[in-house]
Parts: sequence; structure tokens; C-alpha cells
Amino acid sequence: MEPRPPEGLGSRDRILWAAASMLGDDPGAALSVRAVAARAEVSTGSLRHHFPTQRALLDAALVVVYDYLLPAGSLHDASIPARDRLIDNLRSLLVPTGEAATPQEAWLLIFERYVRGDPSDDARAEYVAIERELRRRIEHAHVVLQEEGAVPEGDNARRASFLMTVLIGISVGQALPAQESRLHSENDALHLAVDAVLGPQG
Amino acid sequence: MEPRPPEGLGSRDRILWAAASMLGDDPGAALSVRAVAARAEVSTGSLRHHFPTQRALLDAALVVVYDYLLPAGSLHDASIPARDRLIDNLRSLLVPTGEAATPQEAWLLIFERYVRGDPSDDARAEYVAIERELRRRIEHAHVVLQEEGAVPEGDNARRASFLMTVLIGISVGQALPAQESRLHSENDALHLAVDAVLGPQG
DNA sequence: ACCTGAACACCGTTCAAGT
DNA sequence: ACCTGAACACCGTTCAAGT
Repeated sequence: MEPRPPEGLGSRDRILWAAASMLGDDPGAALSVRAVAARAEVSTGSLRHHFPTQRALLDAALVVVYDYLLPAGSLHDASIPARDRLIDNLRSLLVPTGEAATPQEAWLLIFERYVRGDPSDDARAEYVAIERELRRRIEHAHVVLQEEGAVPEGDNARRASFLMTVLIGISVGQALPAQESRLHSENDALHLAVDAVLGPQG
Repeated sequence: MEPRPPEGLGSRDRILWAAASMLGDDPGAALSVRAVAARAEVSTGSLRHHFPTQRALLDAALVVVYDYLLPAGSLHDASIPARDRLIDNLRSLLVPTGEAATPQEAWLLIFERYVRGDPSDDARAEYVAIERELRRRIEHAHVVLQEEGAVPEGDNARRASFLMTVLIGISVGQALPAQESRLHSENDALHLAVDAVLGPQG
């Protein structure tokens, strides 16, 4: 039942294949050392040799998944300022997908499934996985921009966590009644948040 | 060196005291079963008896910290840095009030009244008024701090709008399922947001 | 350099056994 | 009911030892 790594791959590539395939099975998967090493059919020591921390492994796996396996937006277009690309990337996460056509529908669904009436452990886990995947996409955007030197080193998980909070705030704000156009204040919030994260110079 | 629980407390209260004191030492503390149990001087089994999961323990500890130990409105206390007072002020807006006892209940009510099924104009106006009042409180905090010269001149409405978005994000985050303690990331988000608004020097 | 697998120092949760 | 502490099934990281 367990999928096995393609033949002819070196250890490092088997590890990346294993991690990517686990994210493919479940984008919110936890990626523990032992689980990835087992699927890659290498030892935990070998995994640690190629990827000194879990962060390093996760970052490398996300590059494989998002840059190599999934279509890219403007993220890699070096002619656009890093700040704008990050904002584009975040904005793309705000677009409702799946069953929901509007922010109202989207959040009503989310609350129905994951908030109302003491949701089951399965339901909770499902939401946690969804959020983790979004977080990872944001982290990945940071890694890409960092590789260009366009974004300073720093705690990308922390940055992603903050930006996730701002995105939730904006998205819920879209669902709530408002007197005037939100377009300007949403844009403004995204810019302020991204500047807070990228540092003074932007 | 290790602080010891006050005498005369029952196990449950010793556990809460231990958890609260650890959060007092470091709001980002991890609160592991063993660490809390050790400071409380009870067994892990006893801790689990009173608080069946880490979530339950953390939630109970947060109630102690925020509702019981920190009821002070610090806005006018010039001995506290402006930045900290603004954060305190924002945090006070996050505490559920009225009919709702939890963020879950609060947001379910809000969505029921102001989002589901094309709300009436009256309902919409009601929400707009609530949000305006919250915005005003945030703006007011800016004004108070500006009068002291502790906050630079600037567009307070814009600042309040951004902080409102972040507060909504944090509050909805509190209602949604999460795997780990949100305490640290919430704190972090508040700090990042306030720094973004107050400018580089803080 | 690359790899192994044990060891270390942690987690949260469960549970038989005591009082 | 309350409490104990061992046991279980996990973590991520380190490291001596092999090739």
C-alpha cells in the first residue's frame, strides 16, 4: 500500500520525492522526520544530513511542490518589486474557491463546519490542515523572495502567521456589512501588513 | 529558584496558579504537561484529571490571566510605554462581551445577524454602528497617546481601520480550530500591527 | 561525503493502581 | 472523586560508528 520511491533516485531526491508525495496526498500533512524517512526508505540520519532541520526540509519540499508541480503566478517575475509580488500572492489567497462564490458563503460554510456546535476532532483537524497549507504557501513566497535577496532573513513562520491573521481579517471584513467601499482599506491593510513584515525599506 | 505554589490551594487551583505564573514569566511559554505539573507540584495524572487536554488547560489559564489578573485600563498610565498601552487597549476589545461568552459564540451570533441570508438594512446599519464604535475607541486611544506626544501625527482613521482588520483576524482566529496555543502568535500579531502603525521608532 | 540507527530529551495521552 | 507514576506512542536533534 505504501508508495515506494522511483528507482534510480539518490537519497536526497528520494527524500524530496517522499516529502512532496506526502504533501500531494494531504497538503496539510505533518511531515515528521520518521514518516518522511520511512517513505523515502532512508534513515533519519541520512535525512538530517541533507536537511539539517525540519524547516529546511519543509522549505525544500515546498519549492518542489509549488514551483515545480503547480502553476506559478507572478511570484517569480523578477521585473516586479518583491513587495508587489508578495501582495499579489496574498491577494490570490483571498479569492473564494470551491463551493463558495462570495466571502459571505465561504465564511458561513467555514463557521458551519468548523465552529458551530463543538466540531468533531476530524472536522477540527481538517480545518487545521487547510490553514497549515495556506500558511505554507505564504512561507514559500517568502522563501522564493529571500532567494533573490529581495526579502531579509527572518522568521518566515512568524511572518506567515501574521499575514494569515491579516488575510482572515480582510476576508471576514468582506463578508460583514460596510458603509463604503472596502477596496481602498483592504489594499491599505495589505500594504501596511506586508511592510510590517518586510521591514522599514520594503 | 523555582517558584512554589501558595499554600492552602487545592490541586486544581495550584495547577491554574502554575500555568498562569508561567504565562506571566513568558507569554509565549509552551505550558507542557510536565512543566506545569512540576511547578504546581502535582502529578501529570492529576493535571489530566482536572484538565483532560492541553487545550482545556490553556483555555482555563488564559481566563485566569486575562479576566482575573489584568483588568486594568492602562490607557492613561503615563508610566507605561505608549506602545504597550495601545496594545492593552486593543486586547481589551478582544474580550467577548454581552450575550457571547466565547469568540465562537460571538462570531456565530454576528454571522447569524449580519451576514446570513441578505440581512435587512436595519441589521446592516446596526453592525456598521458597532464597528464604528470599536473604530472610535481605537482612534481615541491614538488621540490620547498623541496628546502626550507619544504617538506621531498621522491618519488615525487609517490606523484604526488597519488595527480593526487585525483584531477581526485575531478574534476569528480564536473562534476557529487551532492546533497549538494562539497566545504567542496573537501577541506577536498585535505587536507587529501596532509597530506598523506607530512607525519605525515605536 | 554519505549513511546508519541508537540515544537523548522532549511531547500529550492513557491507565491500572492506590486513597 | 482524586491522585499517582509508569507506560505508550510519538516528536526533532545529536552523534559515534561505519562505508
